Amino acid sequence: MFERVLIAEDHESSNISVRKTLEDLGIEIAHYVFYCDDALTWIQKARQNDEPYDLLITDLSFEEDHNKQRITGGTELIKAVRQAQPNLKILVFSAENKAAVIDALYDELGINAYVRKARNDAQELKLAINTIYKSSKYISANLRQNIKAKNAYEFADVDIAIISLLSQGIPQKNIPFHLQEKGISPSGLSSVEKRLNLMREALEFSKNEQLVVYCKDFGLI
Amino acid sequence: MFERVLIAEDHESSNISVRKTLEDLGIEIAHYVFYCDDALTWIQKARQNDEPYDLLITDLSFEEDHNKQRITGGTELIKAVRQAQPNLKILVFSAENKAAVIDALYDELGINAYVRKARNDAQELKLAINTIYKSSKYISANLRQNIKAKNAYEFADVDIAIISLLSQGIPQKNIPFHLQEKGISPSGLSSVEKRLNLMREALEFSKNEQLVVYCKDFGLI
DNA sequence: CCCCGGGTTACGGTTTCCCGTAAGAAAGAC
DNA sequence: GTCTTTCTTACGGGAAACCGTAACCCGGGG
Repeated sequence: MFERVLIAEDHESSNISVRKTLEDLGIEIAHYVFYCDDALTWIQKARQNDEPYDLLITDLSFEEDHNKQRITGGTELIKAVRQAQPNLKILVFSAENKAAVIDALYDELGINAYVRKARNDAQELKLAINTIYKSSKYISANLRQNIKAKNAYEFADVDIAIISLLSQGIPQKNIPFHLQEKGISPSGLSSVEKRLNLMREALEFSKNEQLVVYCKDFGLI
Repeated sequence: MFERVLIAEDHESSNISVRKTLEDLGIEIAHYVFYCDDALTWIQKARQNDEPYDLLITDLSFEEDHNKQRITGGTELIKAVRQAQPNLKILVFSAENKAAVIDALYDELGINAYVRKARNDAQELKLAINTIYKSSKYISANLRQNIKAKNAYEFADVDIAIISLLSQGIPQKNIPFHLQEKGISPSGLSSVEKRLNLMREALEFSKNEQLVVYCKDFGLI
């Protein structure tokens, strides 16, 4: 079993229960921090002392407070950790439920497990830890169904950009200009209209307002 | 101190840490349930046995699963409990951070305390429990600032209705019809335009898409 | 009774958006 | 090279939304 585990979690209550779960698993050395910067510091220090951690359990969203941080969120922390200690296994424990976000964690950051804070999360946490101790990856059964649900429409970068601009109050007719600034193509007004039309049709919407709330719900903007 | 406490919380991990917190406070009888229906049942049964609970700690959002419930969320649970046992003190422990929602809990449902799942939530939970044991109400210091922030614009019922209809894809010109159906006034097309204009101006927006995401963010729709 | 003021509604002109068609540009096949 | 095919852009008519103005309705006060 894992011998040295680090927990990065700002919610005191979650932090407590994760520690308790690790206790149940018989993991003796479980350090915990409430800030991302501390997490990275501890990992680096542990490596220097030849006692590196072999598992990081981290949340995604960390709340700002008076204690200003260089690393502001779990995603950034994971990127930094991957640099500092590439072999460290990473388990993300978060309430995030947006397929787009979780997919990106697996695909782009190569996390080993994602456990969502939900009904049986403590049990699932144990299962996930056991699983990634032996193999390299754990994918929650609960998640898969949700991932399928997103297949209503595959948003392209330009789609997200357009909707994002709309939600910021940019008039449709000015969007081509902003797209060019960002180097996104296509950028013609007709193309913008066409993409919007396409999205509305695919999702059976009639108004852009619906698109905006939809993307908001799925964390795409 | 409270003697008989019931915890309604579907997240296993949160449930664990709340139990641990109560333990720390020396509360011996702390039952816990994962479903709202169970919570109500236990409360009623305890009353019948002349051993009523004196504190309920509940979450707001309960996730659906195979186990279909009559009561689907914390808000509904609180309403039901207020019927069953009016003198029961209620502490809400949730991640919800929208001023509109939390205000409604205090004002309309008369909860005794709201503790947000956040950085020092376990400590705050202890403080809140101690406070409402002596007096009747605990209001988090962290929350007050947030409540002020909402004063950008006071949304009327008709405003919410209009934005809600927009977000459902109803064309603006058809909104008068839907408003009449719901018995909301004013319902004229000009009034709809005027209210939208007013809201946009107050919030310094230029497009309805912005209004929609704004209301989404604050839980108004 | 009339008058007044707030709120609501009706009506035009202008702008923006929507959508179909067609012209133009880029990438690949032969 | 030319010819497709596909993607992108331009254009124009029609619908919707925007916005200012003016008419309307409806209580309260004189």
